[in-house]
This record gives sequence, C-alpha cells and structure tokens, in this order.
Amino acid sequence: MASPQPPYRASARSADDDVLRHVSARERIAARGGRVTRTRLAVLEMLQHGSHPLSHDEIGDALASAGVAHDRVTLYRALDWLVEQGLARRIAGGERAWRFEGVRDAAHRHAHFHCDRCGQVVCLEGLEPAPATALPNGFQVERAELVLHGQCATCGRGDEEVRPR
Amino acid sequence: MASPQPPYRASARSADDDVLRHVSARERIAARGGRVTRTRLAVLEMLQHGSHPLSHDEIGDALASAGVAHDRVTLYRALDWLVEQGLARRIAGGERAWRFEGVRDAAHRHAHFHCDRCGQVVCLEGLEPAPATALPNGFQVERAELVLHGQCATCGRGDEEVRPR
DNA sequence: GTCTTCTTGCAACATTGTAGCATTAGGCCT
DNA sequence: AGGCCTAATGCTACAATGTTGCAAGAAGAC
Ligand SMILES: [Mn+2]
Ligand SMILES: [Mn+2]
Ligand SMILES: [Zn+2]
Ligand SMILES: [Zn+2]
Repeated sequence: MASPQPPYRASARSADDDVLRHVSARERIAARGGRVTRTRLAVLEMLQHGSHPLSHDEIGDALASAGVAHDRVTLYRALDWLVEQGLARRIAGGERAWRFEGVRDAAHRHAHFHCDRCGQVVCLEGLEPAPATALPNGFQVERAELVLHGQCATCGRGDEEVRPR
Repeated sequence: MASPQPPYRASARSADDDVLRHVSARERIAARGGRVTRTRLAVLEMLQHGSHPLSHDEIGDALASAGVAHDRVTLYRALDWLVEQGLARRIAGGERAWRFEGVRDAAHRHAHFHCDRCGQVVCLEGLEPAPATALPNGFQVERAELVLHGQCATCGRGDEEVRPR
C-alpha cells in the first residue's frame, strides 16, 4: 500500500512552471478527444514530471497524500486511457505490478533497470533495446522490452544492508 | 484455468526414453539433497521435455489431465524449489503470470518472444541479451531479460483471425 | 442553463501467488 | 521389513493486483 519514494510534490518549481505544466497536460488530454478530469490531469502531470516509472499503487498513494484521493478503479482506468492514447507507457517491472511512465517522444524507446533489492525501477534513456534479429520464420516483432536486473547505487552503498522493497 | 496448448504427453517416445528421462530427473533432484517426490519428478520432466516456457496453470492442467492432480500450492512450492536449485528458470512473460522452463545449461541465457495475440512464449535460443552497458554510477547488473513482443507464426497465418489467449 | 454522454465510485469478482498448520510420505537406520 | 525423523503435501485462509457492471455525477457542446 505504501511507497518508499517521497510523495508527489511540486518540489522546487515556481508557480509559473506549475501553470505551464498544467496547461500542457490539459492540452494533450483534450487533443485526444478525452475529457479533462482531475484524475487524468493529476496522473499525467505526475508521470510527465516523474523521473522513474511508478506503480499504480505509488500513484494512488501520491495522489492521496496530495489531498486528491481516488478510487483504485478510477486510477486503473485513467492509466489505461493514457496508455491507449500514447501519453503513457506500461512497463513490466519484474515484479507483479505494472509500472507507468510518461511518454515524451513516442519514437524513443529505452531499457530499464530493476533493482532486485529495493524494487526501484530506473530508466536507461541511453540504452535502446535492439529488436531486429533472426527470428523463426513467420514471426513478426513489434517491440522489444529489455530489463536489466541487479543492485542500484543506493542499495550498493549500504553493501550488505538490504532495504526492504 | 484451461490452457490452449495440448496437454503434456509422452508423444512419440519409446518406453526406454521415458525411463532414461525419469532417471535423469530423479538424479538431478536427489543430487541437490531434495526428496524425490512425484510432484518434483513430474514437473521437472515436463519442463525438461517441453519446448517452451509453461505457466503454473498450464503445468497444473497438464499434470491433471495426465492423471496426476496436484494442489495449486504444492505446484508453486515445487516450482520455487526447482528455481532455487537452478534446475528451472522463472520468466516474466509480459502477462501477469510467471512462466517456467527447464535449465539445461546454467551458463546459457537467452531471450524470449511473447506473442501478443495468443500469449504463447517461445525461446530464442540464438539471442543472448547483452547486459554490459554504461550504467549510472554505482549500479551493478546481474542479469538481463529481453522479451520481444509481436505476432507469432501461427497467429500470422490466420492474418486478421485472432485466436484468444 | 440544459442535455448528452463520458467518467467516476462502489461493490463484487477474477487471477495469481503466500502463509500457517496438521497430515503424509521419503528415505535413512537398524 | 519396520520405525523414525523431517521434508513435502494439501487444506484453508489470506494478500496483491486487476477487471466488470452499473447507478450517479460531471465535462463540455448547444
Ligand atoms: Mn523509462
Ligand atoms: Mn527459454
Ligand atoms: Zn535498490
Ligand atoms: Zn500467437
């Protein structure tokens, strides 16, 4: 239920920045013919702003502690919609729950790193998963998902000290 | 609950083959200090013999239709044990359930192809996921998982005809 | 402001996997 | 062959992650 990451905050941004972000998310949603609701707005902003992919649960917690609680189902549906519209991407993190990230450039795909100690997922923007290979006859590749597993920098520092989740 | 694949059969193998396989699985299990039970034996044989990774559910169905029904939990535990012992590997198929495959050569890793139409997963023995890359400082990679997504040969043949699952 | 239709929230359900615990059975020893 | 110890099994209950159906609410066009 709880997330180890700090909750979603506007952090060190000016009010102007916030307004601009807000407008941008609002416009991207409206441009796809969807209604601009507080859920879609909040989720899309969080994904656009966030630096690493978030799980449904983390998003729910963050929204709740920002004072905008939501039903679980609504969140699932908002996320589904964002993914359908190409505004977000769904990532199989190596654990049982999907993670979501905002899509800035639809053409750019990248690999991810999953820390097996703390469960954190980070984007490897520089690493593009190479899809083209000699496949069995008749197979057609549409995309490639590459996930590196290991230990993140934070977990490495404490050496033996294993942080939960 | 049901699997689209044909259930596990001895197919076109001689009784001698079966005995040999049986002995081999039995020995591999005993060699790790585990007790040789009908569950571990049956599961390991199925994984060794199988050509593509199977889900827990598919394994359960196959065992049941071979007349050796098992409790779900027992199957999970047998699979966990085989993975711990390095006799099987767990694969994140892109759907919500793990898939399992027998380990022949512990050193050899390969990528997989997930058909987004029928859900089938096939091994790409020839494709080794390249792990070494420039990671952020302090990150340590232990393994890489590469999954190609697209359409398998069977689903491609029927063109528009989409088979469920 | 009204109306239409998309979106939400709730309750119920589905799937996939785990934990606790009493019972069974593998396999070693005699 | 029989007994014993402990690992493995099977049940039940539970946890985590999603999904479905439907009545009520709200976005935004008019
Ligand atoms: Mn990413
Ligand atoms: Mn494989
Ligand atoms: Zn970590
Ligand atoms: Zn297919």
